[in-house]
Amino acid sequence: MKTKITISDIAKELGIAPATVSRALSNHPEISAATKKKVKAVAERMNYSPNKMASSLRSGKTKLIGVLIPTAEHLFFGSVIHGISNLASQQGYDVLIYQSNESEEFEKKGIKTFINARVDGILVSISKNTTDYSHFELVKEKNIPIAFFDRTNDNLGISSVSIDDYLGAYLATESLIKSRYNRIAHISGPQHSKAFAERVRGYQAALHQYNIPFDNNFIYNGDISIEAGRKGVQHFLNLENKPDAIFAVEDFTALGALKELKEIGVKVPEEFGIIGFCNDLFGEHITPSLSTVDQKTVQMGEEAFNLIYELISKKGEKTNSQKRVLTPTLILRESSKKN
Amino acid sequence: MKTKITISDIAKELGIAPATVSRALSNHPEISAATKKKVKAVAERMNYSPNKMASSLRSGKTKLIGVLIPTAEHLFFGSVIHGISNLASQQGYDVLIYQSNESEEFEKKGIKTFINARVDGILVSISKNTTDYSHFELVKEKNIPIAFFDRTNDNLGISSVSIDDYLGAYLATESLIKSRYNRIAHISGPQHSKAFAERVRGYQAALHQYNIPFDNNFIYNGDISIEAGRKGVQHFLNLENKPDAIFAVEDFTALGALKELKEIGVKVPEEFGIIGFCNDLFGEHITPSLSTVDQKTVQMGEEAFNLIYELISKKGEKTNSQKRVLTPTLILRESSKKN
DNA sequence: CTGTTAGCGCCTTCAC
DNA sequence: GTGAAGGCGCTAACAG
Repeated sequence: MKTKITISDIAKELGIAPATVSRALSNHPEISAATKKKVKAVAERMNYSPNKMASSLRSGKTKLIGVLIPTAEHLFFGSVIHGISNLASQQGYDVLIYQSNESEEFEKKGIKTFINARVDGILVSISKNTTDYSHFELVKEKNIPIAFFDRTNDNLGISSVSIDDYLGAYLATESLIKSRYNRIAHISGPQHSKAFAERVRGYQAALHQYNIPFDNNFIYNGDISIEAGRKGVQHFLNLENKPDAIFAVEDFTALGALKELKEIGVKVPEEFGIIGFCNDLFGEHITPSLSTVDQKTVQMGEEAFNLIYELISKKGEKTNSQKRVLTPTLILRESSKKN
Repeated sequence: MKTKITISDIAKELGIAPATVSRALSNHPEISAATKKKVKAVAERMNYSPNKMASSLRSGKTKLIGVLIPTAEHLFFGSVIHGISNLASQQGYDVLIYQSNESEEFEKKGIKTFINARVDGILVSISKNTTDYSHFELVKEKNIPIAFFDRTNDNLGISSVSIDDYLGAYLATESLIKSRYNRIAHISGPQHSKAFAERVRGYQAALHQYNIPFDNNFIYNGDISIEAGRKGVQHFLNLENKPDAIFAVEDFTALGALKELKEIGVKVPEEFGIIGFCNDLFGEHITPSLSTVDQKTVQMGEEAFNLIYELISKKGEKTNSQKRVLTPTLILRESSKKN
């Protein structure tokens, strides 16, 4: 079997011009149905496969989307990629994956890789350790469509898709209030991250809305980790005026809090309520099962693809950057059910 | 800023030939150090980025690896991709991702996509629902290096990387025996899958090794699901001669068994031992924490990349297909600790 | 409706 | 050590 069949081979076989074959295969309207049929039949028979490199080089479009994530080793990003990749396939786009491993250096390499590959668009979730953003500026200068998802930055004039952290936090806190907890504390994440700062704001807004006075001791500056959850609980239980519920910045933090409370002998949810954020897989299966806020990962991926797809279509037109914000969903389970 | 700088632009700038620029940039030995330095400086200054499409078209090598997975929405595959992608980056390969979503049709589309993209090599984890393998035969005919990982098929003469399911099952079962459970049952997965059949074999081998008679009622034909775990427990507890431990084919199955036992009031691990397979993330955090077998996902990805890398290097040479088998690791937690 | 021509950007002979 | 020329496979512009 000859392995490299080109349109010229097909053209020779049929005694027509390569250009005609090209047009027939891409369903050009000015080619007769009869010719198209013949060409396609021969292409099929000869097991022809179009050379995407050649086509891209000539047409200037690669039908490639570069997706830059911190790591594929978190289900969160896998789910987002699931959403991106499925829509991409539908629209005839291929997906190039690059991991930054939370390093600015690798992130820059990823961007360079995408530029060299001449991707039609780039989707990025920014690395935790990125402080210099020149590589994103470069992409903009080169006029390559780019958008952020989840880990965004609003100062670069780059469009983004993210979840409404403020609302999620508000809903989580409100749900604790509605479950008749009335001294609600928060274990927060690093405040230089916009998402985590927003969660603090949402938490405070809910308290305010329900006329619950805000106590500064009720915010413990933690992180996304089991350890931070444990430390938060220890901090809170040392207060004179102890809380009776915690909204944790993330599910693992909530898990740590839960474990600590269990060990100390405080009953969840009867004596103490817990709610997390993320809807990580384990939450459903621990005891008590964890109430949380779902982040719509697959939908985020789909929205991210739609966004970059539009940006690619509108390339050249001057458009303002836009922020697409997804609405999180409350998932109430046992850990916050007081009755 | 001019967005499309080519080697000709650099050549003009320096008053030399494009060919010289090309050679200088790729460190051709016959180019003088002085010229190389000049060329690289100008390339840098002009923000030149090599066009991978053009280079691939000309050289016939794309430095692309196609990775076909059932879904990115399982941490298992994310981890494997993590391993593949990190090594790939190191070796200058880009990674193209395609999801089959467990559909044979999409799997075939993915293969076609990779062929059209002229990837240098293909890595596949076969979809559950694939029964026709002609697309893999096609890849072989086209002489494109291909290898399977995790979900393999031994009848196509295609190399593979997988975990030793037999050994994993043996170790899991043996660990229950050593924990002084003596009536050990197994909830199995669909037996048309080689991996799950191997786990049954490993289970039986361990029983045999320790002179424990094998009871046919002690195998419940289940699946990878919480539901199957629950059903398995119901089946076993209805037997006259009840088991006192279960080796489950997968962690979710083990989880189902655990939940059912808890609800019925059977104490784990005191009265009943449980061990799973997979080392999914949740196992560590449930109560009791789940003993299991780790599948070395990241390592599997790395090994898969190494394999395809070698196949690419040896392309043309006649080589026999090879099976690389990883050694699983036992993770003992609370669910199988009788004391 | 189809053929001819001319590159896309790069690399690789073959010259000198 | 460097330059000139040709072509990888495809498509778009221009003819007819």
